[in-house]
Amino acid sequence: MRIGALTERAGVTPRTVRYYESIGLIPPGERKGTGQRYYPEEVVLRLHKIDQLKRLGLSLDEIRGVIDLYFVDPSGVRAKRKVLALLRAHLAEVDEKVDTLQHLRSDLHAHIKRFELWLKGPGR
Amino acid sequence: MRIGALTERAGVTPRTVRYYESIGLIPPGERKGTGQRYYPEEVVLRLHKIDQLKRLGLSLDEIRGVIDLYFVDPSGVRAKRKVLALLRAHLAEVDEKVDTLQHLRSDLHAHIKRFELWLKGPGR
DNA sequence: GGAAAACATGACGTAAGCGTAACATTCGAT
DNA sequence: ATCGAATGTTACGCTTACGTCATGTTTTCC
Repeated sequence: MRIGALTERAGVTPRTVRYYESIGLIPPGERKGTGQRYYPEEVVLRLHKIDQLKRLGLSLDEIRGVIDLYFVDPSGVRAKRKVLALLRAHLAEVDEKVDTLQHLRSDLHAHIKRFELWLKGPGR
Repeated sequence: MRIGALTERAGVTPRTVRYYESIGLIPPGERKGTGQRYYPEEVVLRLHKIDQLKRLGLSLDEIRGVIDLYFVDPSGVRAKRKVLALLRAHLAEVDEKVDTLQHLRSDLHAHIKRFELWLKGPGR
């Protein structure tokens, strides 16, 4: 798969793909002597995952720190333990974010009720 | 309260406060003839709310679109209805974000379990 | 084999969100 | 009154995450 097909399937531009490659966020496309990049299927998934994490507010830098957790199969117990630790840390962050959002949510809810009451019974 | 006290209580720098003022995110500090800005208490709360929304991934531009919902008491039924509509839209966005995060969360959980199993019983 | 796509490599541009001088005023304490 | 700390105003710098030429090669299709 060349860059065009990849970008179409992943919903990004070629510029983005080359940029991601330049900062080590995706593996470099294999050059078949002619200069053009050829990609395997899994890069599509990787780009989708990157997009998902981006929408959650992670910077590309932060994403680079965790993206491999989703695709790498580390051999060796040491590596596995390390990845596991990272995954757990990541989970903790996500939990915290959910928490903040829940607070904001109930906050919003309170405001909404206040307005609704105000509209129904304008007294006070 | 002058800018120093404000920034200390809100956990931001003077630069940030002046910048926020310049883009209309906070009300301009009242100048008492001498050029210096004086702020009322509520600006602290406003800055905290801005910070909260920022951490949820909103841009300052988006924040400007919703921040007043938290502090303005619109008079007039039209205004109330409008604010209410905006609040509900905002709530929908928040709900969607929570949803995405929950998905990522269970995703992470699955990965973690995979690794745990792998460590316990390395067979396969 | 020849033209139109598709791809490559620079290089510059941009918007957001401040940091960081540099220099002039103003405030608060002595 | 004075001196250091706080504040004021430009104004340039920096990072992130790409967009957008410009210009040159490679593929592909008739």
